[in-house]
Amino acid sequence: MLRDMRDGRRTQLGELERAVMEQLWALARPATVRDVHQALSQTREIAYTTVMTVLDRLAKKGSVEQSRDGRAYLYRPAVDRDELTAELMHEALGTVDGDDRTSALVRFVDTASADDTAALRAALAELERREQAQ
Amino acid sequence: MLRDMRDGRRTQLGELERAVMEQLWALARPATVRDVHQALSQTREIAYTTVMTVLDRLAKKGSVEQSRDGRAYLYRPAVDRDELTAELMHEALGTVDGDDRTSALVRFVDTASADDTAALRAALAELERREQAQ
DNA sequence: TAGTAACTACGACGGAGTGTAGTATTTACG
DNA sequence: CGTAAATACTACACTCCGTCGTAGTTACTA
Repeated sequence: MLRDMRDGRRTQLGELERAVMEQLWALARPATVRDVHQALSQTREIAYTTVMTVLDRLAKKGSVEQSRDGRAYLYRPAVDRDELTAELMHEALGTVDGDDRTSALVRFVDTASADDTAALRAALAELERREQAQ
Repeated sequence: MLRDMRDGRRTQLGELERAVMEQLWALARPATVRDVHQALSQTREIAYTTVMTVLDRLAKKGSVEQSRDGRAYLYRPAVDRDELTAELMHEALGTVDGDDRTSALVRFVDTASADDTAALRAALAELERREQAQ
């Protein structure tokens, strides 16, 4: 079955994979398996090797980057949280084109919260400003 | 493993499930298994029962609605194409909040095509008009 | 009315993805 | 040089999905 990719990287993640990414984003620095394991252990029981496997798979998928630090690996997200989110949104939108695409965007805006529409307006204004300046 | 739902309906679909939905949307009328099977057979080889199974699963998931017509079932999408797309986008966005959410929207807008940003602007303007009127 | 065609119901199977973790192996440091 | 920590490798179960066969039901026709 075909899968959603971007730059050879999977964008859709499993539940635990997602949780691991959240920890990496939260830690905001290269983290070891132990770091992530300890963080996750605050809220759930999970084996060290499970975390290791997940980090390894995320690395293979290209969602995180590995670097050696002595005997240990350091992991850091290959994408920012907002970046991944934007990609997922584009991915959803990518399945349609033409009029349906416009309708989808209309529906998206219509069903968005006030905060979100405000953020969208601000983002569009900023984009326009940049285009004007250039 | 937990799954993405909305109103008890799965939003993420498999490849074939997606293709079947596309046909239902394209037919734009309640369709039988045969209808969908024939449509799909234009471009690929696929067994009648495979299409039946997929339609059945989509019905169980709530993505399509079934109604009897004599001995046959009639299927029609439970969601419009644009609606599903908007839901998927909100789902992607739903995983973040706070500043990251705003950043995600900014990134989304920044990486959108000119057509898409135009559609977004139009949708926001229309929304504002409606709110003003009310 | 008996046979056939169309349709559904149900079950099955394999592969991919993911959550889960154990065991074996390497490595660095006291 | 042994021990603790880390990794490497393997494994297994479960779900989802694509794929289809077979059996059973219903309805129309020769």
